Amino acid sequence: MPQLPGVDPRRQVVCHVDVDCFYAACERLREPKLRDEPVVVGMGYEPGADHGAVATASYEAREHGVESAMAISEALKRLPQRTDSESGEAGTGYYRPVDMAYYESVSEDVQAVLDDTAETVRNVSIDEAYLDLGDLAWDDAEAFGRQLKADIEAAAGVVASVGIAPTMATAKLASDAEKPDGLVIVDPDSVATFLKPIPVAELHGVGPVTAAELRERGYETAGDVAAADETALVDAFGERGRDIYRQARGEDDRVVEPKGRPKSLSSESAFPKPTDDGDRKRRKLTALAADVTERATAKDALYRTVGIKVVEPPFDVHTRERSLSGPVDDPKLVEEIAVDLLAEFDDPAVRKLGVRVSNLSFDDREQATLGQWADGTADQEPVRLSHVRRSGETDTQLELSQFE
DNA sequence: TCTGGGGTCCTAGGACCC
DNA sequence: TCTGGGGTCCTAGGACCC
Repeated sequence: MPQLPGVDPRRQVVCHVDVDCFYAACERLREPKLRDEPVVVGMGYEPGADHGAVATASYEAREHGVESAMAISEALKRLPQRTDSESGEAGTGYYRPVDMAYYESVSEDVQAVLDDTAETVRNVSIDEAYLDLGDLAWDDAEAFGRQLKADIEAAAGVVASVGIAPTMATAKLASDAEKPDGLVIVDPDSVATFLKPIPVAELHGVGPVTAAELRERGYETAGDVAAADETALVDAFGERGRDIYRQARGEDDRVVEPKGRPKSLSSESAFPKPTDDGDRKRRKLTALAADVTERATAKDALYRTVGIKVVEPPFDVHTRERSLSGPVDDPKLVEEIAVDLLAEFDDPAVRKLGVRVSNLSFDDREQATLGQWADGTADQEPVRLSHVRRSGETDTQLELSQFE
């Protein structure tokens, strides 16, 4: 059946949910005195210190010029820390370190509502998800959105912004449009009108570099991009240029589906101050390797590639990686390779180090049972992965003991 | 005023194979 | 000895997202 290019025959109804200032909202949940006050949640931040960066700033904190990703030291200049003795003092705010375990628990409450609401949910991050609303009538979309927001607030105690639109990309822009506490419905007939005035920098996949280049070429808004020549954008920006063009026109044939397996796992950490001490570098790298392999093991992940990341001041990022001939779960080997790759960076001062495993494969029962159960051999011969190497073994076989 | 940590995808060159 | 063209894998870097 012939199709017009860019026209999606599946008329989707997509909902994008985004919890407002999620980390700050969580902190307020367990510490009600933070309500309506400026709150800054810092990563790598410790109370009393000034290192780290802003993970989330509440809207009250943003009014003082505190922004996401800003150095805590800078944030403290714009918004001094409030001590309890001076509670309520104007121009000061509360600083809290990131507490992922707690945020995960709040996220699970939100998640439960989403799972009850839609059959297909794609979690993008701890505070963001897409829902496939099937064939919901556009006339019912607003009531649906209101109910969903109310359910989330009742179950989790946080406020979410919601956007409902015919595509994932437009739904995301819709949830952004009236943050915080937003609810924006963009039905198929109003997509073009909705997108037209949106500044290019707000498009998904357009960061500072691309935004500046787009503006240099005279594209200020999604409307400008939508009216552009597609090939010109592809020539200038590669395949991303095509994505931006399509997004600006409301064309997006992605379908909401649950998130798949991770493709890589990494762990990184910064030094309080850059160091050229080789022993310190190796010690940190060893700890990072242990952390990342522990997480891989917990997820039943095997990896075939081991890499490191080295950040030299001011902010020069270097990566090195090495691939093995087959997938392994071997913490000692990861440590050896990581330390070996680091040798090249023995001399220079280093701000930050990271370890990454990639080329992942998974030996969980889901994958293995497919064939097993299909031919009725599930509880007979255990699966043998002769190419797998576990720590403590050399290169021999492994019996998957997870099988019942 | 120099900035955290965990990810994804794309690009480009080189090696290697047919 | 020099020569095409296509494909895949590996590695390093860059841009971006939350």
